[in-house]
Amino acid sequence: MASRKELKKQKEKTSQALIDAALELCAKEGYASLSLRSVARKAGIAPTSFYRHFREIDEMGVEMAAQAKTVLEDCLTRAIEKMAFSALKKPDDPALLIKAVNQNTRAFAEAFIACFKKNHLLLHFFFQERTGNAESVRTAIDEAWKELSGLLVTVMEKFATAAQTEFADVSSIADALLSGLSDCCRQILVHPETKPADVSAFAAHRLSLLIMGAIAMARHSKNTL
Amino acid sequence: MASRKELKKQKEKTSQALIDAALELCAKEGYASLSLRSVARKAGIAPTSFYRHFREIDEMGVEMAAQAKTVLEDCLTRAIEKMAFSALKKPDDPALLIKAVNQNTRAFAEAFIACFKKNHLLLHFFFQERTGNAESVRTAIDEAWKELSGLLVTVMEKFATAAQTEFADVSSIADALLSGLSDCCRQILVHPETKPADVSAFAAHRLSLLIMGAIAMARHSKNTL
DNA sequence: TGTACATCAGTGAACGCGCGTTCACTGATGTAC
DNA sequence: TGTACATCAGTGAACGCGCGTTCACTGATGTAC
Repeated sequence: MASRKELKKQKEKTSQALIDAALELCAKEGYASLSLRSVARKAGIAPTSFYRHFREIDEMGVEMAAQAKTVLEDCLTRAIEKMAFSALKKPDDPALLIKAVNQNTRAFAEAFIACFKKNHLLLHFFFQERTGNAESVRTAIDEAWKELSGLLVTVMEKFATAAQTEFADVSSIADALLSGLSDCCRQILVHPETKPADVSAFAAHRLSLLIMGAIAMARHSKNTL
Repeated sequence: MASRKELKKQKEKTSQALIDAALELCAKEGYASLSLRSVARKAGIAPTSFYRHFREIDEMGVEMAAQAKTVLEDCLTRAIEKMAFSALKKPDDPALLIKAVNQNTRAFAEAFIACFKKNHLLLHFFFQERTGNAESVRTAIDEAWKELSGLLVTVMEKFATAAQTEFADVSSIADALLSGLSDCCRQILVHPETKPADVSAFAAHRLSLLIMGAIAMARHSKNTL
């Protein structure tokens, strides 16, 4: 019945079952409290079978980080697509600029949170273990973080150009934006009863603060250094 | 020789030795990986003696959070004292305003980081376990966080008044500032080789971004709602 | 076509280990009378 | 002053438990000849 290819697919399925089980346990007990046996138990396989898929827990953790990175790239890309830079191009009236920035961050935040909600366990793991104590996992997350931050760097550069200015330290702005999003994700997990609209508003506000600050600093930086 | 009071002091000393041992282990392995036995071992007492001081590990964790809160209050208070609002009072020239804000955040960040460095294990534990999985500890930290955030709320209100404006959502600004400081602390622990001056600059920049953003949003908010 | 062999996901028994917790004990101190 | 008792930080033996890891095995599949 089952061909070699079907066998390989079946193995892939079990690996994913292990990861899904691990994510659920992570949300309750935390990654550091995972045990090979508890993950295998939750996935419905014998403890020893775990070794057919990963050499150790952290190898699975690294794979989880890779999956989270893919999802986050997707979330960020979708969110970025919702932004409209055209409204930024008349920066004479500060109130209009703020309005345009708010519209952008609001659209971005809504799209991001919507995408995030579909994979919240995975992304919570990602943001949580960025400061965790499993070195190989943390390293994988840090590298992914840099790439995701790079995505935001590109956007912010376009953003600055549209607003007819230039950001001095765009990568630290991107990091601050990502941190802001990370804070929101924590909010969702700790207070799952918060309405999606409120979370989006919270995220949009944080992003607006940072971006407006960056614009203000950039426009007058020549005189302040 | 030892009177009752001296005996009580000796007990206090042992309790603190347990906490200090726990903090060192936290930095290496994380709070979730602490065991009663490993903490007692590191503190140089028998495992069973742990129960003379705390009913369980998390009771010690809550005490650690309380100590961290005290230290953080001290760090924030000292940092706040270094700020000078007077330079904010001539907001006509945006470049001068930015300069004044930067001077304030720089002074604040330097004082905060200097204080932080003396207790970095304790504060790292605090910021790390704010998103941890030990419920009682997380609750204690959350309550402390709110009070610390309240400290910053007061400051930001004064700040706004000095800059002749008013912040709409000052508590979320305070939260963002605290999060920024939390990010810096992480930076220090993950990259201990970073020069203190660079860490201060990093922190000051993050704070400036948020505050400048808040000022920009506040000044023109009437037209944008 | 048939036979022997290789591959490989999954299994169950068994191991030694560190863990949290209990218990009865020690030995120094202060208190009652 | 002396004697009996209470308090209390710290101890060591002992327990049962879940853990990571090893090992030889199963049974389904594909391959060689």
